[in-house]
Amino acid sequence: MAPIRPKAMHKKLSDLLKPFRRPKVVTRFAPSPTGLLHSGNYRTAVFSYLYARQHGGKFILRIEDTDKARSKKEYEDNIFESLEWLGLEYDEMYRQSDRTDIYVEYLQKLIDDDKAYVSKEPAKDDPTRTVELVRFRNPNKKITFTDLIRGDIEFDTSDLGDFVIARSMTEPVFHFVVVVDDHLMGVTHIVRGEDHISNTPRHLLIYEALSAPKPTYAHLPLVLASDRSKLSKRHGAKPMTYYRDTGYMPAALLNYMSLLGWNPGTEQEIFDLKGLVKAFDLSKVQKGGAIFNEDKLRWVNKEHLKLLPKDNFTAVLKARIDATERAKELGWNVTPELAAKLGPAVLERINNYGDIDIMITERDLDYYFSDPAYDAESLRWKGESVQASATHLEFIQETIKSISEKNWDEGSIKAALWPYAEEHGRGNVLWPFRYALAGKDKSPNPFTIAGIIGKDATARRVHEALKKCANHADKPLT
RNA sequence: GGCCCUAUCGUCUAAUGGUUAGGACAGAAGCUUCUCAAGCUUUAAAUCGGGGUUCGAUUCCCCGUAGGGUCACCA
Repeated sequence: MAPIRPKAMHKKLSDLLKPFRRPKVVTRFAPSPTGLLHSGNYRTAVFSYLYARQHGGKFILRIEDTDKARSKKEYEDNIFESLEWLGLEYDEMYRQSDRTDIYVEYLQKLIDDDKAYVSKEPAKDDPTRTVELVRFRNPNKKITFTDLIRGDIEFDTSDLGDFVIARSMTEPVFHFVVVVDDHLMGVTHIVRGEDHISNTPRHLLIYEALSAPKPTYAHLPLVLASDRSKLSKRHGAKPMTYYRDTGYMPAALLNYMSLLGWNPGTEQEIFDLKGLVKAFDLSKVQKGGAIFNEDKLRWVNKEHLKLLPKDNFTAVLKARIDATERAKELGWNVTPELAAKLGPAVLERINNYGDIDIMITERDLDYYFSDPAYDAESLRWKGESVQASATHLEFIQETIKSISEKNWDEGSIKAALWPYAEEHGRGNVLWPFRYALAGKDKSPNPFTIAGIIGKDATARRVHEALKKCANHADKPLT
């Protein structure tokens, strides 16, 4: 027999002790996979997660699929996907449909103790059939609990009657399994939506019947639709993955959701995950419901976009453009160099990545890839003639020749042309220049575009504009 | 309807007995390179109503009102 070495023994001992050194805080997110979950659902996950992490605790994901008829695999997958995208990592995952044996055991225990009983009743959907429901023997008493957000709440449970805790011995309902699971999983803090407040007395009664220690509750205010009703699909609530697919950053969603019903007490509004874990405070959570405001989300996303390393944005920009139909059709070649130059001009015009697609459909990127088509009349600045524009374009044509390929950038183009524009009127000079390059009423300024498309393209487009002017007979000014 | 929760600008919110009721988003105006965007500056905008308590109430208490949640063999 090999001698037991002290070190190995020590290790063994710590393993044995592990179950007794439970983290002080254990929270969970317990969605049911009966539909695509929206920001209201995920905000409870965020708060739960934040609270666990800031206390060095454990965060559990539990899929509540006791309703076999409505639960679907695709919805479950969507929960995993959304949580992964948001970056909310869970320490343990359970699925209630895997735990039927446990529930049967506890159900039986309650029946043996006469805390629950089997009740033969006509089936609700089909009165000719008899079912054996399990009902909880309600002690009919007043019950009080302290909510971390709302303070003391009192209920008279006699209003509840002997409520059903299982449809049959193998089909427990939510009220029962949620308590058994939270108890068994060592959940210390139940962070959930306000819509569960009225369920809490039932749950507390079951805890008592099980002689299990009660958890601490924190009932979050609801996230509301714009008409102040509970957020729901009917009211335009979008699944989390919609925001991913629209091109929002997960950090921005996380940031915005955490600001719904909570604030740090300072004027800081932009946080990364780490900062949120540090600053979050459950006791500072608001009591009233909050409307989800996509405008503000867009702003938060923009702030996160601005914090992104430049190369990072450039890479996304290139990938995003490459993926569009228009880029493929027209054979746009987005080189890394071009993407880098394009980056700043695009960044200040978008709030999320999806806006890049919108720019493309609105033809706001075309002029970076090909010469524009437009009418000579468009080159005319307010109250001026096309011929006047031509005069300025001729000066521009000559001037840009003097800028070397090597020095070709926004700054030097502007430096070369600015004094002339000041002298002859900015609009007179800049409008035709910009129109020659972009062929659109709205675009970035001509120096920026010229810097991006390069000297050759700039010279060619100015030359084209001049040709249009030459073929154009000015109508008499009225 | 019973029970429960909530109530500050349009929206998210700060100030919990004494403030010109603050910030942010959205809005308006102005400035900044013509247009757009971005940025900067300025501006408009709120304590649901009525009673108390108090020298003094956004803040504490009561009553209304409004909104929301929940009353399942859904979760």
